[in-house]
Amino acid sequence: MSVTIREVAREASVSVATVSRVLNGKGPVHPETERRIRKAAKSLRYIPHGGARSLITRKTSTLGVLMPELYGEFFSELIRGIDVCARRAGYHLLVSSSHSDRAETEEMIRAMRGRVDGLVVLSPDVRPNVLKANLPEKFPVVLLNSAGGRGSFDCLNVDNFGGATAMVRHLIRLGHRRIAFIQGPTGNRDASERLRGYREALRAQNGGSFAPLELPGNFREESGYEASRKILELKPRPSAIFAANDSMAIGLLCAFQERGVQVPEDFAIAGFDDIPIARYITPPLTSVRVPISELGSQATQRLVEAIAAGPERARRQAMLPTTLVVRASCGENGRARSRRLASSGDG
Amino acid sequence: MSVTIREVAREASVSVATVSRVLNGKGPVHPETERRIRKAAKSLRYIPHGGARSLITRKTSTLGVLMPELYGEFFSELIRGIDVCARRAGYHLLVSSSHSDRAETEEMIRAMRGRVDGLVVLSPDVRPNVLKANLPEKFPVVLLNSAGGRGSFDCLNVDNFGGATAMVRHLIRLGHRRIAFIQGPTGNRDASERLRGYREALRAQNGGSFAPLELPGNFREESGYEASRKILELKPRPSAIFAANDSMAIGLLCAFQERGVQVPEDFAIAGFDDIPIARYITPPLTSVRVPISELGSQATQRLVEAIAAGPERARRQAMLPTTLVVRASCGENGRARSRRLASSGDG
DNA sequence: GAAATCGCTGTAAACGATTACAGCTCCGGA
DNA sequence: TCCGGAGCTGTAATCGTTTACAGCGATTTC
Repeated sequence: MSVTIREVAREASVSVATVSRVLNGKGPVHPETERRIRKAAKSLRYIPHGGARSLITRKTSTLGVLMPELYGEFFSELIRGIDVCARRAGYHLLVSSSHSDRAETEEMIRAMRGRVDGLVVLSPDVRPNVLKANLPEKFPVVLLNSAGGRGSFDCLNVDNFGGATAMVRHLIRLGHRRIAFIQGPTGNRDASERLRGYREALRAQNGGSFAPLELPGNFREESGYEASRKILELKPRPSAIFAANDSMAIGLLCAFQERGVQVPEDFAIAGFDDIPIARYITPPLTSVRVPISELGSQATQRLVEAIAAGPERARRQAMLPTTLVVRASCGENGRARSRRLASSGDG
Repeated sequence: MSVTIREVAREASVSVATVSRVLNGKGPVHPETERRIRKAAKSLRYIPHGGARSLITRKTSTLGVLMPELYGEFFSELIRGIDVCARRAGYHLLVSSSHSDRAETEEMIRAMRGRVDGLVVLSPDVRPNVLKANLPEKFPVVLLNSAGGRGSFDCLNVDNFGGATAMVRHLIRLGHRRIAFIQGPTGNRDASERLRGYREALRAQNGGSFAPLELPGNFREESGYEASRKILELKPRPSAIFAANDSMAIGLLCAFQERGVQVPEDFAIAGFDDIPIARYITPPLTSVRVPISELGSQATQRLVEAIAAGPERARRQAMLPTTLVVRASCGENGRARSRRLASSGDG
């Protein structure tokens, strides 16, 4: 169907080796020969076959990205960070959002063999041993926010625990005593770390004097929206609600607005992630800033290094700090500080 | 480095052909032999090399996606639509956000040769002939919102013009007479079609009685934010502002809120795209709904069909309708209608 | 003047799979 | 006994590249 190096060689009356040499700029070639070859390549509209090339060079110039899904700003930001860094290093991106059942996920991972030079895996629920079982030995992988895998894989984590405790302490400082928490999906490590931070901070403050108020959620807007009903039924009511991520906080905010509940007057609301819209909604959302796109770039950076270093490289773990971002949704001095646009913009 | 089919064959004391037959379920193989081979494959943790396989089968099971960038909800939604459909059809996604200069874009397109079976291109600014020059003859491509390419490529467009005129007419119906427009980036076809719709609708109404009020923009939030200054300086002031996309409308809204300008009391604001957050901001944004994720899936669907149909397929053009979504940001009866959550959820 | 070097080019072996073809064994039917 | 076919398996070509190696004039070096 499409033109190969052989046809270019024939057209220019040389061997394929010489064509390859010219097109890759390797080895000495007579200028006149080179001219003939370039002309032939151009007139035939020759395009090298990447698959064939990578078979022999053992380089695909492609990085695999494995994610649970592609919905929402978090993933879009993350992918962007990965993309920027990958491109800078000369890599393409093979993206795969992983799937409901484990078999499908395994299939995805296996399908990457021979197509990518390394893998970035955001797998709060994909177990590292599933990875290990379905990848060639010593394959370069960087794990994002994953529970285990120490030793076998490079890991990059976000300080979810620290961020959550900081937020709860902030709310306590503002005078809140009954603080509810909307949880993330069970089994998700980010979610469980944030929950742990919430509990820990409450316990430290109260000496366990009253039970934490925990509501179920799944990181989607809808679940925040739905939580509103339960919250309004609670007796006594909490004065602050801390959602395990921004999407749920936004859903909750939306529900409150529809019912005429005032924020921050009736309830203080806080989220987690500081996704870009967080500062655009009304009231702007107090949140914990996670350097999402930086998380992506750093992981990619690490992966690129790991590929370059070869199989005997050392595995590394790192943790990215989170920062409290105070805006108007929790009242107090939030309003003043929220008066900036895109100030903490992300690289 | 990693185990090949040859090693499995040796381990099971058979030829590579038989191993291949077993693993692909083709041809008759003795049950006992099959058992031995499966055992060997498992114990060696054999994973087929996708690149090698696709070289001989001439199928990569991968679709290429070319985009101008990855920032913002529009692209995230679009990719999601593409991903859902691609996965259903058994394809992976090779994503490439295209680049500043044309040379880089060309390089990207060429690099896809031999790695993908087809291409989805969102290229309001990549010229179709650039594509033609850098792709094998008759390569399956679906163009999204692209100007030319009729005949050579399948095209899928969104009714930008119709959406923009509908919005302007809506504003006029609400009583607005001075309607400003924040433009998108020059050279972008979506942007220019929306501008054309704005002008056309104004002209139809006024018989050209006064000049349109057009402000520069680039589809980013910042440019909407910056437009606020110029708008407040206009004399006489417009009563409504129509931004060429939602991001800019949100930036503008944010700027107004900081300055204490009331929406919709002081200005009516409208956007375009109806990205998911549009309904969560305050006031909820009146917009033109573009079925973004559906745009992605339909393009992918078409691409998959085109690949199956082979090189002699017919090229097709299609246009997706847009719909006016009335919310509170333009006042009037918007408030009532905006009282729903995620009602027009996408796929 | 022979040997070594240099510049250029071609031959052929990889890379890791799939698959057409042929060969072998075994069985049943003529 | 011979033949045909079925069932199973192996040999080798193939996909489109890269690259080690060798070959071959022409030039330089001793």
